[in-house]
Amino acid sequence: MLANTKATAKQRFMEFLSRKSLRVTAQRQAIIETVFSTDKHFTAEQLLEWSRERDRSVSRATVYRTLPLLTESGLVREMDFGKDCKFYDPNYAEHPNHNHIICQDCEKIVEFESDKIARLEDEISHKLGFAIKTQRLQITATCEELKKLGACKHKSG
Amino acid sequence: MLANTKATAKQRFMEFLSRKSLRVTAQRQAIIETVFSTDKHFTAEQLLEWSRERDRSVSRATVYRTLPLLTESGLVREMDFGKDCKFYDPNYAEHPNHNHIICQDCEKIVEFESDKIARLEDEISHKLGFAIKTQRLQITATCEELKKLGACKHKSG
DNA sequence: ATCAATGCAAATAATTTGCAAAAAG
DNA sequence: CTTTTTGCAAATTATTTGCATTGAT
Repeated sequence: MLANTKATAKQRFMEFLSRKSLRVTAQRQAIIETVFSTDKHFTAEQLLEWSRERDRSVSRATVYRTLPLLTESGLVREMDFGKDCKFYDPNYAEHPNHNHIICQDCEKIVEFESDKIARLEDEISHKLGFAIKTQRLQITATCEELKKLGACKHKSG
Repeated sequence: MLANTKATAKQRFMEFLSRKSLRVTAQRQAIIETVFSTDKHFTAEQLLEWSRERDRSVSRATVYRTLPLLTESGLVREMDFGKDCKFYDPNYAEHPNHNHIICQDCEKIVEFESDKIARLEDEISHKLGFAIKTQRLQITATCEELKKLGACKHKSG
């Protein structure tokens, strides 16, 4: 079997830190491990809570100071789902070009990738004189259950 | 010449208010006229300032209470450009399906429409069991100037 | 008349920041 | 040793809300 040459998200973030001469503290490690051991979207507050389960010494300030590093690295992306606070998506390390479908009522979120859409985006952007750096497609929809039953069985609350 | 049967954005919003038995106050009129006489994206604070130029009695609270009505009507959409506060886009009355390209450095914003992308979105959503309600595509890019010169001549500041 | 809408000022809530102490390289 | 990072608590900032009053229908 060939050696796995693909760096993990955690390793890639460590390299990012090192490239910027930033230090690997215990608190940062707890945060990083939390972020890259889930594929769920999370808020700053959730990240604080989960990180504290690994290391009680993680403070809210450190979480808020680390989040911009994570987004700057490109491995995590800030998401606006129209809620009161921002969510963060850790799946950009694995799937740098994925899109989101958000169910209006049950708030289920499905991620998908589409080369066809990506190609059209490139083509159109180029025609308009731009070179794409990142892209974000969010679709708000209703799911089958909702359409058929008038209410979505996954509805929370 | 045939009569113009297409309702203006302002008229459509008035109908929205009426449908919900909401009242047409002087302050709301100032806000509505402000919103639908520009195609620029604006913040709540800018909307307050501009509306006050039409009617000094418009208060911040009323602006914040009116914005959700505007977005609920579908004629205006809340936009997250990664800034400290939200922007609002009044062009959804005219172009209900448009997308955005944001230049990373000069912050120029270009709007465009694409039936091809819209069709793909529908198709993919349907396959995944969803029916699209709204869609939002934001592309972050660099513009020609930036690519060629290393800095964008439209750069603000 | 009735009930929605207003301004104001106080409240809320997410995020940021100054600072002295602690820790990484 | 030097410089970054930390936690804490205070500060900031966008947005929301309670309330008495005003105004639209």
